Parts: sequence; structure tokens; C-alpha cells
Amino acid sequence: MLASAHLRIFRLFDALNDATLGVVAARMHRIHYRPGEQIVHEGEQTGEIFFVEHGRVRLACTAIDGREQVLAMLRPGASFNLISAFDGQPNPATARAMSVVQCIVLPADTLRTLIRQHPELGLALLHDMAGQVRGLVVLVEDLAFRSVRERLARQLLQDADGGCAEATQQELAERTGTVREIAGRALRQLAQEGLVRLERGRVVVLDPAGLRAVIAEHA
Amino acid sequence: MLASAHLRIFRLFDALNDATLGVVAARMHRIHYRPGEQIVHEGEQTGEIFFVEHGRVRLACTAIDGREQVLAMLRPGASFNLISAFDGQPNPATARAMSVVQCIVLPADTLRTLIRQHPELGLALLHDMAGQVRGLVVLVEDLAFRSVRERLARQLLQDADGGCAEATQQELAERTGTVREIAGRALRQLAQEGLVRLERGRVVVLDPAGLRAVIAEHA
DNA sequence: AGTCGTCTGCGACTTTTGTCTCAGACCGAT
DNA sequence: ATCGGTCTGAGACAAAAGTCGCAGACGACT
Repeated sequence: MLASAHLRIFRLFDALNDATLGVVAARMHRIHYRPGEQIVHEGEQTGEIFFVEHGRVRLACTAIDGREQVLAMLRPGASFNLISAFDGQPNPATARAMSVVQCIVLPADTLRTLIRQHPELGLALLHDMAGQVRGLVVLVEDLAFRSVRERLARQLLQDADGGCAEATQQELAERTGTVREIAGRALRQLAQEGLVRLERGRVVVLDPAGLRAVIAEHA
Repeated sequence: MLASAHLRIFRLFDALNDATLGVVAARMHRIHYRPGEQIVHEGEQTGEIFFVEHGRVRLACTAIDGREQVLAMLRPGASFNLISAFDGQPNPATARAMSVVQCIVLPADTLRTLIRQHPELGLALLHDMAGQVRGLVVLVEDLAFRSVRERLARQLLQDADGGCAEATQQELAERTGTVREIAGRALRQLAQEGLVRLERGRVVVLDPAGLRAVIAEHA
């Protein structure tokens, strides 16, 4: 059984007291996913809201030819499927577990009634969703204005916790909106310039300042 | 003075009764803008929420080199600056009047207190914002997967109320995320194929079905 | 009617990105 | 140790997008 304490890692619920949260917890259940497993599929409509407890979840949309564009990488504490839950339309993106993932699931109508009782929760969600919009705007700017090289540099900086980004070139390509070969080329060039070192399944960032310069150079 | 009736065109306020709406109306004021005038600037933070009463408003973000990427074209009934209002961060986009525009402005904190009193309003806003997210995801898919030709075809279809799109090639280029020359080329090709006719400041759509075929051809 | 600014047409050229193809390297499992 | 799958390096080529430069056309305004 889920206890209210489990939900405290989600700032969204800060506005609710323990009693209320306990009632909510009773309506939720926990699901586990294996790496690579799809959690929600583009086009389907589940009517449920997911909260990431452990692991990494990738939100991406798929083209007809199979290419994928990553919209966001979610960490514990984040939620997804909100959009579909609030406008009732099919989900615009696919969510996939990129590691062992543990999620908590809440029916959308439970959340709606909860908002009616606790308007603060609605405000928190609006705050949350505003962040999502912001992230998408940044992505649009990236795709519209910047070269693969620049996008890659950004991605590496953002992705490199503790000096190295744990991702294959294929994965980096999808996150930056291009294909493996192009990402590989750009990475090799960055490596030649001494900014990164390439290893199998990871990229070690040697010179963060240099990468930041790459991003700015286009100006 | 603003009357509550003026606010009824915004579905957002459906949940409020006339008395409440009257109180809200007292807090709002109306502003007019000339074509081309900037309403909110990227990076600034106004703490106000705008509702479009009349005219067309363009939301766009600007690159360092001056190129613009249009995020959305707003019609009467739409709102903007919500994101900045709810997370307190600077506005990610510039809003510009593309015609004579009349807006109603509401302080963000008034809206917040209003949501606390009427949670339904929060739900309505969440619904609204979900639509915004959806629009951005579509834009990202467009930029990532489709060619200029295809994006242009989409834009023309979506834009052509009553058979013709009233926009310069420059404007169409910005909406489709490219430059004037490229958009011009693609348009001339579409014209040669008999799908559209080019005129000064407008594009007449001759064959909507043909345009839809253009969008699908890439598959 | 003339002038100015905006809008358009269009060609030559460069750069960037994407496609195709193959070979070698690495890793885990048998 | 060998095998198969995944990951990577790399080159040739094609296509798309962007840049530059310029000329003409149209409209608004004086």
C-alpha cells in the first residue's frame, strides 16, 4: 500500500495535508518498467497521470519513417501525461523507460476532483505545466536557430552530470534531432578540438567552458 | 468601464457567475495596439495576463541574428503571457500585434486569487495550457521531421481562411521557420504545380487537396 | 508623375544535413 | 575462444537549406 510519505517527494502535493494525501495515496498504484519498455504510446489516451519515482523516462514523438525526436528527459519528481489528461485528446508523445523505472499512477478524474477541493494544487500544476511549455519553447528555438554542432554541445553540457554523458551516439542524435552519422561526425570534431573524449556508450566532457563557447560562437 | 459581458467571449470564464465576473472586470483594463507594435518583449516579465479581444497577435521568439520563429498566431478569445505569470520567470516569447489589436489585461495575482476561490477556473486554464503544449509539440514535429515545402503546405492550408492566406513571403518564411528566399522558391514550385497562385502580399490556395497530398508525400 | 520602401523573382554558390554503405571495435553470452 | 549484437568510424554521394547579390514590380505618398 502506498503511504502519503511516498508522495511527499512530489512538490506538487506540498499544498495538501497528510490526511488528504493519505486519501489520495489510496487511489494510486505503483508500476514498474524495464529499460526500453514503453509506458504510454503516442496517440493513445489512458486517462491517467504518471509520476516518476525512480529512473529516467524519455518523452519523444515519432515520425512516420521511425525517426524520433526527444521532447524531454524526466527525472524522479516529474510527471507526465498531464496534457492528455486535461484536454482529453490523445497523447502527443511516447513515454519510454530508459532505465529501471518506478512510477506512481493517478486517475485523471481523481486529480480533477482533488483540484476542485484544493485550488492550490491547480496553481501548482499550472506552475509545473508552465515549465513544460518553457522547455518546449527552448527546444523549438534550438531546432530553428542552431546547428547540430551547437545543439550537441548544449545537450552534452546539460546531460553531463559529473563530467560525462552516459548515452550512445544514437541516443544523443535523437535528443538533438538528427541522425547517428551526423551526431558522430560532430562529436568527432569536438573530440579533435579537445573538448570531449569519446568512449563506448558515453561522452566525457573535458572542457565545459569550451563547449559553452561553441554554443555562443554562432552569434 | 469594462462590463462582465465583455469577458463572456472568453470560455475560460464560463465557470464564473455574472457577479464574480463583474468584480473581475473592475480589475481589468483594455489596451489598444497598432499593427507591428510589440505587446510583450522576450525576456521581460510583466506579471500581467493578456486576452485578445480583436485582431491577430503573433507569438515568436527571436534569434541573436534577428531571425524569428513564430510559435503561434492568436485569434480573439486566446490569451497569452500565462507561462510567465505562473512560474514568475521572464517571458520566453515576444508578442506582436499583426493588425489593429485590442486586448484586455488582468494582473496575474488577481487571477491567482480568483483561482483559489473558483477552482474550476484553474481546471479551465489547465485545459487551455494543455492546448498550448500540444501546439508546440506539433511545431517541434514539424521542424524536426518535415521539409520546408511540407511545412509551407501545412501553413497555407491552416492559414487560408476562405481560399487565400494574407501574408507576405517573409511572414510565411518566419511562420515555417526558414528565410524569405527558400520560402519563395518553394512557393514558386507549388505555383508551377498549379496548387497556389502568388500575388503581392497573399497566396491564393487553388487546390487544397493537392496541398494535403504534398504534406503526406513524404511518408 | 516621380520617388521611396517594400515585396518579389531568380540565379550562382556554399554549407549543412542526410543517406548509403562498409568495416572494425567492443561486449556479453554461450 | 567464438559468435552475434550493438556501437562506432569513416568516406562517397545526394539533397536540402541557406547566403549573396541584384533587378524589377508594385503601391503609397508627395
